[in-house]
Amino acid sequence: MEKINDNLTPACDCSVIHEDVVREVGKSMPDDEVMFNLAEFFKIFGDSTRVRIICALFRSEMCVCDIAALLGMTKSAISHQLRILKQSKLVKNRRDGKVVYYSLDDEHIAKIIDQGLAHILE
Amino acid sequence: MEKINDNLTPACDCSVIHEDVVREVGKSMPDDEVMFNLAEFFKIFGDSTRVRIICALFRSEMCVCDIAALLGMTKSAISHQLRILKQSKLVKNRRDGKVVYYSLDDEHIAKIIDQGLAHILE
DNA sequence: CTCTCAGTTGAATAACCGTTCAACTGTATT
DNA sequence: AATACAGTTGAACGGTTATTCAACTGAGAG
Repeated sequence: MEKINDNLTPACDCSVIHEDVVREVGKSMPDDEVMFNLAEFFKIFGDSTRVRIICALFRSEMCVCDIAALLGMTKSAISHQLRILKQSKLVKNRRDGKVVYYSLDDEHIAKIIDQGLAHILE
Repeated sequence: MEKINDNLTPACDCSVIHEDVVREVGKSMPDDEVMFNLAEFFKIFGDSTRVRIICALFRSEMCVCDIAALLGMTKSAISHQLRILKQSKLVKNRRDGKVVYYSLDDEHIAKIIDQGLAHILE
């Protein structure tokens, strides 16, 4: 009987109290990679500048200058955030001469924002 | 005529290109405080440990030890995150002897998580 | 009372991240 | 060709934050 640490998970500093619960919940948990990607996705909405950009684009397509003026921030700061939003496939852009117009590119955004608002507005 | 900077917003480094768009979008934008609170709310979901805890509690009420074992982390790390989740009114707890059981305390969570999953799973 | 164990807490460390700044690209105008 | 302007980019700075560590609380068991 060499079963040491039978009840412990590697980096965990305690024994399992409800072994059956942990086993069942563990079975139905999504893969760690999915959980990681999910957190990365929500992280996008976890910045007020990005949320405000999304809310603005929710009403109308906009260029970088207009967004910067609307939010009272520099073009650079807005451009950096738009890059993140574009990499996450939440936003798309088109060029017209010198001006680059950004618009939303995902149909889940509205529902997610609405659910978030529903929570903070009690 | 002292109207300098008429077309510029305080901390913005460019002039407004589409004045009408900026004005209209500006009218319909939620207050900055609401946007800030919204970002703070989504920040909660922007950490894989917290998302995994939420997903676990989605299946069953659980104590700190079990969550720590399930996720392969220390009780301390889990306890810190549970405190954040509780302060955000996403989680509640009850005590039974030495054991503290945590469970979900918000009906919007499921919908938000589902929308997030719908996005990352294409 | 004492010991054990579940859980909490605060300080400290390290990693992460948003903004700023300066330099740059590209397009239109003259 | 030269200028002006919209937008991008990379490095650097400062603030935020998740985990670790150690000390602590509190409840049950012997």
